[in-house]
Amino acid sequence: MTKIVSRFAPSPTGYLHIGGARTALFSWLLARASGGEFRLRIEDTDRERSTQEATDAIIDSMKWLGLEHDGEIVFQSTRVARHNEIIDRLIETGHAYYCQCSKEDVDAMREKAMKEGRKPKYDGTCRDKGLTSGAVRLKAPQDGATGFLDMVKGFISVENSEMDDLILRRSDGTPIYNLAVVVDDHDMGVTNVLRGDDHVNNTPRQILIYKALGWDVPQFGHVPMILGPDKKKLSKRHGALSVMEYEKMGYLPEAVTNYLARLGWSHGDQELFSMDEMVAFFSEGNLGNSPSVFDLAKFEWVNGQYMQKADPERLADLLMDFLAREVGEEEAANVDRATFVAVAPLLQPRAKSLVDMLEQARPFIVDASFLAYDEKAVKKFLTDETKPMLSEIAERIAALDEFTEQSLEEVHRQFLEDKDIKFKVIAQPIRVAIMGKTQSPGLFETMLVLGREQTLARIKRAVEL
RNA sequence: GUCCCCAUCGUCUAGCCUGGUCCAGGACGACGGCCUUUCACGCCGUUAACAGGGGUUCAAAUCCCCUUGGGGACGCCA
Repeated sequence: MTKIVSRFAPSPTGYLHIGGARTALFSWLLARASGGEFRLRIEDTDRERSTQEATDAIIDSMKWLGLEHDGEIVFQSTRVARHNEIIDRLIETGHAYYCQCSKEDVDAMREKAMKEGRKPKYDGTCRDKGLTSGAVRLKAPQDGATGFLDMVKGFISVENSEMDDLILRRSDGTPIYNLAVVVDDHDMGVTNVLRGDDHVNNTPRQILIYKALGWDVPQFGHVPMILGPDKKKLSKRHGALSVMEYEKMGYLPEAVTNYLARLGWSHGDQELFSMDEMVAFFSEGNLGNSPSVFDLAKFEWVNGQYMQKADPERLADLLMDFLAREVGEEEAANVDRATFVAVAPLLQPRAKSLVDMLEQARPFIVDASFLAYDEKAVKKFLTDETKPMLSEIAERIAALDEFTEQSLEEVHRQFLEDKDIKFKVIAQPIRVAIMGKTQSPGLFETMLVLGREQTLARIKRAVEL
């Protein structure tokens, strides 16, 4: 397989959103699958809208997702001289010309064309005027067609007459996106350009520039959009869009990449893929060509799967981070990380996210005196009838030689036998006593993590409620 | 308006290129059940789709055309 050089080229006008992340992922996969290179270019030529924060956010997001890039990051704004050099060459070779039509002139042309039922476009007024200053336009061919074999959509062709003599350089001397992209991709040695669907129309125009320059045209591919549940383009009103928001909500990066990959890509019936598997199985031929709806329910399922598989040590670290974010570093330092390591396995099948896991871990990390009791649960299960039983169980636990899952099981078994009752009768009361609520992991494993002292203290407090 | 793209269960998709093995498979969800000390997990089952219409063919989800529906693009933004 020939080595592919692909790239991701976001403009730093906002955070990296889920759609961009998926495009980046596919592009990354494309390169990695071929043993090639994945480059990152920040298209910051729009000084008004580009910000450093956005640039940082994009880089952080890529890092979090594990989409590491090769080589230095290219900042498009640093390449203006090179872009202009190419534009000058285009003028010298007769592939471009100066234009002094005003905004109003062009608007009028568009309106006229629209009225006549044609595609709005520049009419070529200045084409042969031989002007020596002004904005620069590409002298695009008038007839024939420009086609390309899209990596995901197949052959796409556009009539040249449909295309504008697009602006290459503004009258203020700054180069335009379509020109900059071509020059940068060429200079960076990019062989495959995989980008969002919204660029399909730019592609034939860019090919025209490649041809005017006599450069090899890379392979293009356009990945379909991600839609919201209402089938409209995903936007803020659909909820979280930014990759880092998902991080904040406690989702695992590998779950994000896995879900995103499956949105528009498939490998038979397989649903769960490690990054390595994705790299091994990826082929642009398996990319879907129709837009897909972001389904939070399925995403949560995927995350749940990864939560179950995750290493408790790692989860403990993450839980410490999340806790610190919530209550501050000093406060969080009071919590023993080892507790998280111990609780994680109990919570792994139950937690949909890290935030969820931290929430469920709460009763484990507070002291008995601070345990929150659910009122309804207390009322229902901590009754005059059950309290004496709880006290007795506590006594028996206190008398235990060793505090193990086996001994706990035995002590309860014995208790049930002595009282001739079913476990059901005391299970929920015990649960409420030690956890403060009606749902929790198994009782004995819970007690074990709590430790004898906490278990007894909690039962004592519950009985006195 | 013009151009480009898209169209399989509610959702993500397999199958489509190389027609028959598809009265269409998997997954999420939903529903029902099992397991069970609660909640989850897990397991089992049910529900549910080839947008419509014409062709081509012995045979079409698969090939062709039209219609409809959806999306995107038409900037001296990127």
